[in-house]
Amino acid sequence: MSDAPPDRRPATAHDVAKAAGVSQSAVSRAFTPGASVSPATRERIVAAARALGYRPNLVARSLITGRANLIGVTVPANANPFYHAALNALTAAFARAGYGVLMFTSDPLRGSDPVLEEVLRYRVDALVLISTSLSSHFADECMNIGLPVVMFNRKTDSDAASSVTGQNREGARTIAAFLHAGRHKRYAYVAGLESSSTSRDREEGFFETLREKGVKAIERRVGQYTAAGAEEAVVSLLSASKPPDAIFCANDHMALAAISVARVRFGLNVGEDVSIVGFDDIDMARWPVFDLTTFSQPLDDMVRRAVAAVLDQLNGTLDTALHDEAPGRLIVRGSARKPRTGLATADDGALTWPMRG
Amino acid sequence: MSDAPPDRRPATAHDVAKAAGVSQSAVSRAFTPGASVSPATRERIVAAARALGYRPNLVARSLITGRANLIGVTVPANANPFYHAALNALTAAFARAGYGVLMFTSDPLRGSDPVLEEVLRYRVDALVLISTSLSSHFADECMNIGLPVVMFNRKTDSDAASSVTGQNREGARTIAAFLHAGRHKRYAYVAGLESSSTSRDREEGFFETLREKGVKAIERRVGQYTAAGAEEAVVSLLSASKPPDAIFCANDHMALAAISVARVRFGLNVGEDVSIVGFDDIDMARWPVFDLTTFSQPLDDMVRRAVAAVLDQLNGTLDTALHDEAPGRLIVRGSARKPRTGLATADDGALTWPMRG
DNA sequence: ATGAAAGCGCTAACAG
DNA sequence: CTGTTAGCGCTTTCAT
Repeated sequence: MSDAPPDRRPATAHDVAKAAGVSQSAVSRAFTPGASVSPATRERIVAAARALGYRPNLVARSLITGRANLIGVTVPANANPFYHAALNALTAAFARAGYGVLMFTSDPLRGSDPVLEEVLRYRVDALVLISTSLSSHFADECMNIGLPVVMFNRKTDSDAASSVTGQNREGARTIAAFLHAGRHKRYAYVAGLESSSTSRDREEGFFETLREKGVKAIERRVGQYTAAGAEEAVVSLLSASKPPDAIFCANDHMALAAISVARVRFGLNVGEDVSIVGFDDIDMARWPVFDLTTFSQPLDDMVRRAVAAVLDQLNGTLDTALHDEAPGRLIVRGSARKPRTGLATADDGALTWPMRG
Repeated sequence: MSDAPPDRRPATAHDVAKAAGVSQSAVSRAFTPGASVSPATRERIVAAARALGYRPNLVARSLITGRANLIGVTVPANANPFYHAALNALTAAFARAGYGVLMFTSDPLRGSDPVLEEVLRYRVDALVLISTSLSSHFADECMNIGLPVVMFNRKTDSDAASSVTGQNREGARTIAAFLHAGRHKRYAYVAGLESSSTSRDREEGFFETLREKGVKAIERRVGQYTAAGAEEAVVSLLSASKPPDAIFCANDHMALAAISVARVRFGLNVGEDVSIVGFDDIDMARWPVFDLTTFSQPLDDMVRRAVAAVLDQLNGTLDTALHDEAPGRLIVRGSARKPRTGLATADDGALTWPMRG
């Protein structure tokens, strides 16, 4: 009376073997790239497989090979276009390399260990942590079980995990020099998370260079890498009796929120009354309403390096942890007052400010 | 001379059993929530497990149970904060329900079948497609193998897949009525993708209501759901000799890009010279620079419904596909001229415009 | 080039 | 409550 049973078990290699009149191992070979099967049998097998809707079961394969063909990727739960662009690009790149991405969200405040503990149960082949910190305890454990770990846009001191970052310190130094050359008087830094090596490195580079230039007092707020946090920080900064005229936000996402608040809530002309600079060069940075001056982190390049690091470790090509820094550059737009000299147009038409040029 | 071998195989239940002096199945029980083990033995087993760094192998479990504890989720490759917020929320919600999320990116232009074919190889328990279309062929195939499919923010005609969307048609009708009550003269719609049921439903609702109000000519452009596409569409629209004074963009992401261009490239005062309305109510919509009037899609509610739909289908509680519409409301902000009457403040303080109020 | 057989690490009846 | 026994669907020797 009813249609075909909707819950019939998927076809197995055994079913296909029977249908094609071959052994089950022949079926396995037919679906294994470099295996030795005669074209004739392979064809018969493929035909039978198609007829039965057969799809090799990756779970069974994983059990034998010990590799699930899965990369665990964690990404902070809060919204940040840079993280998501990275996640998308990593997922696409790993798919091309034949790996699936098992995604998890990490709570920036609770630490990533509990999440990672979950991820390991899936027998992932490697771990990529996007802007997520790693306890040295956990890093060591991963090293012990031979699990490659690559931190993306973050670092650890431990040599148990590799990392791919932008030029945090150098970029921040460039930004400081750029703002100083732009004749700014009062500086402020809006940090991300205190626990973030990236935020700390950018802070150090920024402060270092400004100090070298003779700037003594630099304001500082913590924006937690969130829009709300950045808004609050900027309100606090700009409400002061002597507000800063140059604000460096630890990333673009916060910088965009900062521009929004400075312009609308304080009626300031961003780029003249106050300069705001970010870090990342996300897509929205170039939107006309923002036109953000920022130090770029080349996403595709960083993803390429991260995927290569994972694959090399998987192949055993890379035995020691590497700390890779993808080169960026200062993209000069309208959100910060420009220096009178030193600006240059790059090959791709972008206006930059080469630090030593 | 060297440290512990870094590539020793992970401990198995068998190893733990030997160490604890019990059978291997006892170990299995000790790690299965409702199984019958005496507290004493369980304790011994857990101790041995900890000592050996044992972690139950989910792959082996999956092979037996036939359920990988994995939900396949695809998300469009292009940047859109709404998709990513959805992905994050879905991932967190499924993690709470004990499922991992296997993420894939779908190329909006190439169709999702090849990607889904990949996903199925992992023996996922269900599929969630975020803003991705589904061929009816594939939907049928999933139905045949008993795989629950839930489309998020999209629909199919086929009853083979469930869907969770916002009130696309009603929302768009409300927007049309709102703009008409705001005494606008010339209307335009910026569509997303032609292949998107969501964009089509919004378009239909918008056009329908405007026609009912006696509006004849309505401009139309296609923004492909991308910022660049929306910018181009708006430039084209506003460059006309008689440009529209009311633009409805199929989603917030395009609406924000539209505001950016209208304000900076055309020097228009958005909300006075030209009204721009979106759909979604993403976080950035409330940013002071945008202050976007938009029809909300309640993300948490939609995610709750989607997860429930998946879980119910997995339990067999839900046998027929459901098409769930999460109720939204028009959030009135400053990017569109307001009608003189009909505005109301909701319980949570948001300014809304109840269509029939 | 092909088949037979032995597991991968675990769960799920079954006995006891 | 606990141990024994079969497999889950596939890859991988090892023969042939």
